[in-house]
Amino acid sequence: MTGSLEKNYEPQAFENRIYNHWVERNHFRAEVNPEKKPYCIVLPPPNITGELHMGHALDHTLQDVLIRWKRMQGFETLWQPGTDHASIATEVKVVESMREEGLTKLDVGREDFLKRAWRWKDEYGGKIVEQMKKLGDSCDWSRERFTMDEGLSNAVTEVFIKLYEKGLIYRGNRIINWCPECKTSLSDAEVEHEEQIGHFWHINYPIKDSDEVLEIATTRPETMLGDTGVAVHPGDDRYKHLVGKTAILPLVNRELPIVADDYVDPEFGTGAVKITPSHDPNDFEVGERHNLPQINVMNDDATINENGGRYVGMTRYEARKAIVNDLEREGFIHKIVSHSHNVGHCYRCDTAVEPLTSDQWFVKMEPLAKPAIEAVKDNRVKFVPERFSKTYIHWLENIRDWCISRQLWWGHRIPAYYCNNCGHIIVQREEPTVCEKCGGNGFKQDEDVLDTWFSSALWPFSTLGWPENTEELEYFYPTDVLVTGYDIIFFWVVRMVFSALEFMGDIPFEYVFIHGLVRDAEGRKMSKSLGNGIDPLEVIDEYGADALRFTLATGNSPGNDMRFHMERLEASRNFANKLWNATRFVLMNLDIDYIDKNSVQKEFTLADKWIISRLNKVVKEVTENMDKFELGLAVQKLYDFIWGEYCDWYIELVKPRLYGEDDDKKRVAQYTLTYVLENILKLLHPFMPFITEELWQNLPTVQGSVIVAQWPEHKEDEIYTVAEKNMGLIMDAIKNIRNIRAEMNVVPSRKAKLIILTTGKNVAKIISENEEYFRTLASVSEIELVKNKDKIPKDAVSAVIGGAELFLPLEELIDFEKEIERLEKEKSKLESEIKRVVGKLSNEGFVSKAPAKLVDEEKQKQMKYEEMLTHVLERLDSLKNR
RNA sequence: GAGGGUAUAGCUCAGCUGGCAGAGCGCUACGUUGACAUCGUAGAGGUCAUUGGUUCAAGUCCAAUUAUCCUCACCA
Repeated sequence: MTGSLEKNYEPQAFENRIYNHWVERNHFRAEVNPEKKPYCIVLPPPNITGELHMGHALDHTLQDVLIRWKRMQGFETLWQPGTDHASIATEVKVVESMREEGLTKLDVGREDFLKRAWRWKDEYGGKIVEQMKKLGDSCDWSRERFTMDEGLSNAVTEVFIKLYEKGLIYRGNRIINWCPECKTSLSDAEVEHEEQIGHFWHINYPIKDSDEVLEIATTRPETMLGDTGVAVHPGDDRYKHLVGKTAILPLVNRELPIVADDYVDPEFGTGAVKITPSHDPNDFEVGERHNLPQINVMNDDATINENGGRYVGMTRYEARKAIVNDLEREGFIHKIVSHSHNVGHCYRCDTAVEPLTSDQWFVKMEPLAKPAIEAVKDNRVKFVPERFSKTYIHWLENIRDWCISRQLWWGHRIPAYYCNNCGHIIVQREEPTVCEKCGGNGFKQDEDVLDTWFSSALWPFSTLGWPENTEELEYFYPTDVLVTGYDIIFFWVVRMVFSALEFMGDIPFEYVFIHGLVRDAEGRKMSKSLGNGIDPLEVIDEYGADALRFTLATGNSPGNDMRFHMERLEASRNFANKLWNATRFVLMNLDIDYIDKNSVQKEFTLADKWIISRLNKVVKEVTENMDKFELGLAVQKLYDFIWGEYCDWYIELVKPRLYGEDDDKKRVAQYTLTYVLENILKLLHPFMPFITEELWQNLPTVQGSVIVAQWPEHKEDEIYTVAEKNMGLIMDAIKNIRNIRAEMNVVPSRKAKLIILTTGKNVAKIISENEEYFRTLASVSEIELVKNKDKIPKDAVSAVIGGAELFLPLEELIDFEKEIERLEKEKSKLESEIKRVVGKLSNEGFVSKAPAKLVDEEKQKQMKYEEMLTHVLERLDSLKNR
């Protein structure tokens, strides 16, 4: 009837089996169930190009902990899974695979390219999902979605059209970030700024019809090919006389109007700025204010185009070199100084981004940002930790319009059609038949697709069926928590909030639970290029998913980065092994499968009451920690309780009863042992789902699966305050005995005798009633309680606890000097404690203002320490005068 | 330029609403006691970055300083 376990914890032996068990029994499945309260988390959809990395492992562990916990608490829990089409990343992969065949995108054309992309997705896109299962993710796989499936694509089109009709999406020629490698535009969020040391070239621009020159300073001389003006500050006396005049662009000989604009900082550089509206965001604005023409001098691969005269065809860096050379030769360079500045790079391929003007689609952000800011400011959406709300608000308050069109094929194609006849734009679901403006009937759809993040922004409601009014949407929305890293706040969290507010009229989630990055042991970011990544799947193979999850959940506080150490993984695995063996011990000593609580309750021993009471407190504390998203604290408490109290003490304490002849006593021990273990397995299950399930199913006293067991509740009637206190006293005494033995190098002998001199009746009673604990845990065979010092042999080592003095008489001569030394140490320790307590109590302020309970505790301590000191002093005296 | 994080044992980090500094690993000394050597017992090791302030009481709250790491930002 009782199962038997292997001696060692071997997760490989059961993790897959347990996962299948859950899936087969539909334990991850969420239904619309009005009888229950819903709890929903949407999984941040991993890219179909992705492989599970440590960042996912952390992110998913936190979500799975929350989901499993809430499931056990009786909520109808939905962890909504899915994947993201990852427009750029996937397109790059498909282009790469075509390159092996010697083909390019243009060779195969749009339609064939998309076929290939879907094929790629079918082949590789599910990989990460399989990896997630290894980690134990309890997602409802029957509801898995993909950002480009029919329903989600429909949602994207709906959103685009609605925003367009509302005037919140527009097409315009604006300056955007261009990646010359990916050959597409990027949003501001997709550009990463890196500090670079470059040069500041001071170039003399001659003034027309004058001998004067205007010295400008630039970090990017190649863009001068697109200069259409020069600007100075209106209040700058040095240049006032030049405003309105014309400068001549060196090498190109274009005439440039000199304008005055507040944007120019007279203190910086020379106070005169060349204006290149097509290749600099600021210049673009200056250009708009002064009606300067835009001259784009670059191709989509950042080589110089036909507007660049003799520099045509060069890369921007070649052009820079050539231009600087030419300027030097012709005497236009005044000086060159070194200068550090920020250069934007593509977040996908790290190529330096080129700002340039282009026709693109934009989302007008201001009207959308406002309610999103409000939602966080008035606490409808709450960040954990709270400080990230600042980051969020600050970003939204300074946001610029969002460039959403991408010059790619893999993604949601923009539902905009251009009339072949008049160029009129019609935005709608299907291709129009007749132009509403000119009556023409030929149309061409916009070639571009949408930013990947445009579809992920809808994830919390599109996955639940929106724009259809589904019962899932009705029941699970708004979702409860979003779990993600701080690096994704701008890309995703922000956009989900404003999209949800706009289209659902409600927040997408109540809490945003933010975690940090998983770094390597040296604190570096894990990255493919550094090759320092630790593969979670390899870790799972070797140590088990539970050990990995435990490691990630422990010692990690919200919002902070963590370093990944293999040593910690080992410690987690050892903990699993400990639990495994504790359960093995229980099973080995369990010869029945049901014990009626009522039949044993009256027979609880001190140890039973103590562990039950402790369990109860742990239940309360752990649940409170979970409620506050303090998962690391919760799991730490479980670790301490399981290892430090249940295993180290309780299991040792029950052994005599288990091995004894008295069946009634045995039953009580068995009951308590299993009762506490069952609760341990439940409490630990969200963190270590596999091992707890495996052990649970080996326990004959329980049915079903722990994944759906009821989360333990705190019970007031299972708090035994006196038992905790008395057990504490006994534990203290036992630790003291062990301590003096270790320090005096006394190996316990079988017939060791313990003499206890008690001063308080109560203490004597507690000790005599629980003598057996001393036998088992302090290795003494006989205990003698005395009230008179005379009975104490001279050759004994001693320890004092509150209310009693413990003596271990020794058969062989002890080292008196060593014992004196030890007691002296004890004495000074006690003296300093007494000094501290007395100091505190003689402080008028403390006694009058501190809580009475605290003052009382201090008084108790004083009495206890003083009594202990007296004993130590007496003992010292007798040793010295022996 | 703005905002933020971090600073606690040799190492990596916990420490919630102020009330005798904790864990893991490492280290030292013991230990073949019928769950576990992936273990047990005991121990050493901290001016909680610095300086002020609030308080009866500060690792914890406030201010400043130093170091370090992020994020954002148009200074050509």
